[in-house]
Amino acid sequence: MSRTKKNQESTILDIAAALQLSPATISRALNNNPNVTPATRKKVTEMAGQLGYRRNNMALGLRNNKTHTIGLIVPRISMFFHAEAITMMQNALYEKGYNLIISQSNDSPEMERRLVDTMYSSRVDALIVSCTLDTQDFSHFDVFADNDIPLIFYDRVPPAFDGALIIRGDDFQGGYLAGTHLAETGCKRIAHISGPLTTNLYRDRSAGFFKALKAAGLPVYEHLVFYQPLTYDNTRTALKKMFEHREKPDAVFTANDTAAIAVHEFARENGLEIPRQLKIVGYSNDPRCAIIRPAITSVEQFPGKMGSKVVEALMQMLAADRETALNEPITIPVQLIRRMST
Amino acid sequence: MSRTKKNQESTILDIAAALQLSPATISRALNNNPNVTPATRKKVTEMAGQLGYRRNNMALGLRNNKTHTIGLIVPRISMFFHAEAITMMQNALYEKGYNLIISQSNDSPEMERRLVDTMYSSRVDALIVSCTLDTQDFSHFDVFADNDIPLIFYDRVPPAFDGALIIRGDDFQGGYLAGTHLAETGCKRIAHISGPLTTNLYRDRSAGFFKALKAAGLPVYEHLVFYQPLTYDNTRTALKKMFEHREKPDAVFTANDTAAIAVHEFARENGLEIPRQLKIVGYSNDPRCAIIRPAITSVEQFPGKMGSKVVEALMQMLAADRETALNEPITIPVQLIRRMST
DNA sequence: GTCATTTATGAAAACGTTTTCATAACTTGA
DNA sequence: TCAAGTTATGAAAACGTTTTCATAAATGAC
Repeated sequence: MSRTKKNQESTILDIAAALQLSPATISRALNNNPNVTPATRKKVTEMAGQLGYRRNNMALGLRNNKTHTIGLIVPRISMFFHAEAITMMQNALYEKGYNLIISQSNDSPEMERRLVDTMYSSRVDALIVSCTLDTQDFSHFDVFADNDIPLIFYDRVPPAFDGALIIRGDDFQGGYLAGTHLAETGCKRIAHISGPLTTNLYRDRSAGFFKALKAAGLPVYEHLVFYQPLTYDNTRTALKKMFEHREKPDAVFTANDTAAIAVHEFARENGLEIPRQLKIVGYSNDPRCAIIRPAITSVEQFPGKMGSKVVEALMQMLAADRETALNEPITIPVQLIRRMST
Repeated sequence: MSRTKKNQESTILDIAAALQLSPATISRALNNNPNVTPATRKKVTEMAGQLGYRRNNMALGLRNNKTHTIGLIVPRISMFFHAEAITMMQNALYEKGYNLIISQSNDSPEMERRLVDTMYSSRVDALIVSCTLDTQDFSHFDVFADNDIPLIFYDRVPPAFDGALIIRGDDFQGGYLAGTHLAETGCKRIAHISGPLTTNLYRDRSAGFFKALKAAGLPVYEHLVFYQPLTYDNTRTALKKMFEHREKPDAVFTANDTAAIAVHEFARENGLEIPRQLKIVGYSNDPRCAIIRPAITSVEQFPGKMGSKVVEALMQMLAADRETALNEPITIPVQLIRRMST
């Protein structure tokens, strides 16, 4: 591990001094500016290499008012959906020469607010956001719209936001597919465990589901519908209540996969045979659904596709002059993945 | 969504002009410098709010040669271990006033090299890295050590690196625990599916495992040991080979959980009863291990703990003057989580 | 060989902060 | 009231680039 200690990070001025040239020429040479002699360019790049020169992005950003950095705020990167989407975005952005600053709100609106401020101070060239489940007030994002900095919401989005682009999965359709599928397999009393209706996701999934039930001529049983944070424990409690009731469900549609897995375990523990006695449909197509036995039917959201769509739209926004674009919301189709649980 | 368009991002000079004060005073007021009159401070903060002022971090970074940004390079954020560790780091760093730039090498050494360069250009205050499986040459990290920028490797680390801190799980002990445990449950022919030996992780896990076998007086069967990328498909192929052999294994220790799950599925498909006919131990304690039935025994690495340790060490490095510190490697203990598969 | 044109280079300003040094304005103690 | 300290403010330089404008050098046309 032999290394030569260089105590100074070298700058464009060092190269200029070493070569008896002006910093302007060095800058031009390094940026492939056409009117600089090939000979000089060669000398410059060689000296740059020799001095271990690397451009200082801070100075560049200050000068050009561009950071080539995109901010991203998600509730949690460990969620399968987000991990996939982020990976796709990051790779695509990197190829375009952009860095991504990822941060997590941990589903806390307060944290989200702070992060938005930090992102603005860092002068990101654009901001991509998937909101907190509880974000009701979206005014902290105004600073981006006000300053014409591209802003994209995806997945968990505000109902509408002037000056931002909205990209989301077709949650209504997802709920509808789930409901229709369960109805077609002959279920009569279909329970529904949804998340809090403060977010678009669950509102739409539920709406689609109910529409499917109605279309199939099935009733909605009040005691079989829950709106609550979709944790493992919450789901267990809900199930316990349901099964204490006289009219027990013969199927459950949960608005995420963690809940679906909770249902699965509950069924196993209580000797309910899946799918004969209880059918299950989850949402998101988390890999865990495919591993558990019997495997769980779920709604695929194509996170990677959503990620590429976000980047694609973003590139357009960055290229376009302010007046164009900021188009209509974009919706990504979903697909029901049938497995053994139904 | 009513907003007032401000076409100019306001600076400290705007505040100064509006208040008939010098930029120096504004800066002081905003930074809680003690010698500025409370009255002035009040006026300044009020005006700042009114003008929607937010400090420009680029300018700050250029001036102070500090970005308050930490770089992170991991193979893949979707891996459970990394997602957990990152979350912990990010939260801890944020509280200390640092931003985190996360990026993924996708296990490509070439990409890793490019990312290191980008991170350097972005003048991160420190770099945290978990290497590629195939990173053999670590010279691209020299630029950090050369310029005395704190550098921390964790999990997948170089054998040694002058000028960097190394934090890793106790992989040797993990392998040892797995081997001992299987020996104690009475297994005689224990197979081992490991990853490529290019990385410390698998070298150490395997070494620990073999040591345990030796201690228990068990032989190592050549035909039951595999070193290969630990994908689902590779594992299936390896198993097929093993079970075509006359002396079939009665247990498998895989060096990650994806492989363990592949073994699990193979067993089920081939009518091998777990744990009676085949016992399984995985590595990482991925949540999937707990969901599958029978649940898989695995080695817990405490990713969160490793994350906090990284940040803790980093803070020390950032505070210390160059001469102190850059201490000995740190090892995080592991723990065998026993489940139904053994 | 001269003049006009192109081409390569340099000087200097700008981006938005912070900080050193200097100075003006206040206190305080006799 | 005055000298001696404090305290609050300002002026200017610095961080490392890029870019406009100017100019020197080189080329080409006659």
